[in-house]
Amino acid sequence: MREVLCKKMVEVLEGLTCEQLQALVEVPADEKLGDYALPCFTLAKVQRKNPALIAAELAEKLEAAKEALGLARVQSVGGYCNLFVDRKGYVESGMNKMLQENLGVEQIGKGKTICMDYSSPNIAKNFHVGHLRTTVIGNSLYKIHEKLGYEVVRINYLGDWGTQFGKLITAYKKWSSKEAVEKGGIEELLRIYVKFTEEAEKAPQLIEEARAWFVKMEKNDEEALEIWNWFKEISMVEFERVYKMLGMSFDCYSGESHYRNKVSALAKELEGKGLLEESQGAKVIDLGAYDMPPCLIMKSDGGSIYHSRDIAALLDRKKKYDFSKCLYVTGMEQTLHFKQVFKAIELMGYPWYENLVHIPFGLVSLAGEKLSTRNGNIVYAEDILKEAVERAGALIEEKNPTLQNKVEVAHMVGIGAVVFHDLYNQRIKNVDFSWEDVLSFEGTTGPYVQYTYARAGSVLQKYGEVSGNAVVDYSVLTDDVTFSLVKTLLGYENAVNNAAEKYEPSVVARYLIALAMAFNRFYHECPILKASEKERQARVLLVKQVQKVLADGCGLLGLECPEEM
RNA sequence: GUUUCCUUAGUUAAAUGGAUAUAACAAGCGCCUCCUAAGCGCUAGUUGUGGGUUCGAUUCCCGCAGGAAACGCCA
Repeated sequence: MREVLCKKMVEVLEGLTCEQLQALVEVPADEKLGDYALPCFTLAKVQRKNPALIAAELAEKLEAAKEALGLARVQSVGGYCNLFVDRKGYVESGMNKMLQENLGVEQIGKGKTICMDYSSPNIAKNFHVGHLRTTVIGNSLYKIHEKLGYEVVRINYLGDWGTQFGKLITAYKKWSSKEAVEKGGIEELLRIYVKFTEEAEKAPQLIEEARAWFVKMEKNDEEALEIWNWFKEISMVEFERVYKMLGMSFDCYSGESHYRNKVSALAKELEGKGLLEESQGAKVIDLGAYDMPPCLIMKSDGGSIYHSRDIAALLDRKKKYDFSKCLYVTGMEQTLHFKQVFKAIELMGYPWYENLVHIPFGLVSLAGEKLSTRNGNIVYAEDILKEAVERAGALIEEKNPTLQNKVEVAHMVGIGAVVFHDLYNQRIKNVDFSWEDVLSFEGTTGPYVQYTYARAGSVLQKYGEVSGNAVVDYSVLTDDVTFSLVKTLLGYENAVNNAAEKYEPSVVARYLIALAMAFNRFYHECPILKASEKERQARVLLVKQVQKVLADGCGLLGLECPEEM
């Protein structure tokens, strides 16, 4: 809408290019001021004229051509030239856009492939609140890009390789048994891992033992791999349970272990390119010239390490998918790691290093303390999800006991609350986990949006049949409250684009809250029950579109909307 | 020690360099003979600190303070 307006305005305002106008035109913070505004301060500087004077001149020209521009009124106020659109025309073209395929969202990603690396939990460890963040954020970014037409490959790059498994095998041999692991599952693995860490502080030779086991793994030692594989299976069962609850899946589970054999070839390539150096017995890429510590490629015992496995994985992904971008959704604490990895790709001479993006998010803490299995300062994802579903169920019993599919709805609402809560704020912010916040179902929450959807559905169910091929009279939708809802509705495409550009699902979450709020205001002030036939038709059409966008937007975050709740 | 990130109502957070800084929760008041009160309306309350750039700074730059994190054989 804005673009069209700018194009038309160029014809009226000589001396200004379309690009200039595009950059200049903004939406005022307060909608009472106008639908669009043209601040004249930068023009004032160039033209050396009073901005108020320029605004007045522009207003005069635009006012004279207002019909052609689709404007109702132009007003100059203190250096701003404020534009009020002709509401009927605006609503009509806006609603037509919303009725198009894909809710008017242009498929700007058609023909492009994006690889996304997210969730990627470490096996033999519990799936906790921290993992929930990468999983939920990653899933949402996948949906958002898919909406824009991109082909997205969802990669769960499991943390299933490394010295930690040497530690685990050592600990298993010393302090556990087949029976104990079979019985205790991941809890037992966690117990012995913690014990290892504690014991190793007293007896450092344990670390050597662990490294030796890892070297065996890398040399395909049968016993080592068998134990490792067993541990991996135990972990996967747990992870799948969480993914199922969240309704999420991946296109491939290619973990670190996948690239264990590729590191020697990588080392050779680096050697050939003159990038590899020997340092303290290990092989590294010196990044001193870029103010970074060296990037470790091969440990002194010849073993691979996460840097080298990440680089190998990246080379493989490029070959396999020819991605236009590869995104990594991980904690902020890994920023340096990815800077090093991307720099290595650049130094190897691959121009696509520019298409590698690390998408960091803030750390989760509990009661202000770092999460720690050792100190019991931890919350598991599964427990949160279960608790939320239970809570939602209790609320249904209280508020709508006759609801048909209580179990499904409780699931949607409970999970929705948790997922939405994780996506509502900018991902970079640190989060101190709070049961109270996560389990809130009022205010700016997932259930609020879901409730609004259900409410809209309820209206449609009762008054939704619109007679025949009646022509809708859009002049009915021009009062302040309704018009404000229409404007918000039309912001959907912009929200999706913004979210993708910034890799920020919170943009969509906040958009949905704004839309739900605008709808609820409309719901109270513009009843369909008491409306005339003409009003009813137009309002029903609007409610339908709002409902579609609410559900679509929720889908982009990973929320499902119940028809009734 | 070096580097990175964060700091906005009581709390949690918004704000492509623009107009009177915006919501939610918590607090107080009001609204179910009226399409779902998981809702709506009203009241009160905010940019850590010192400079700089700018017509204009919550936003950009430089100090300072407070919080968090990373800094080679863990991932």
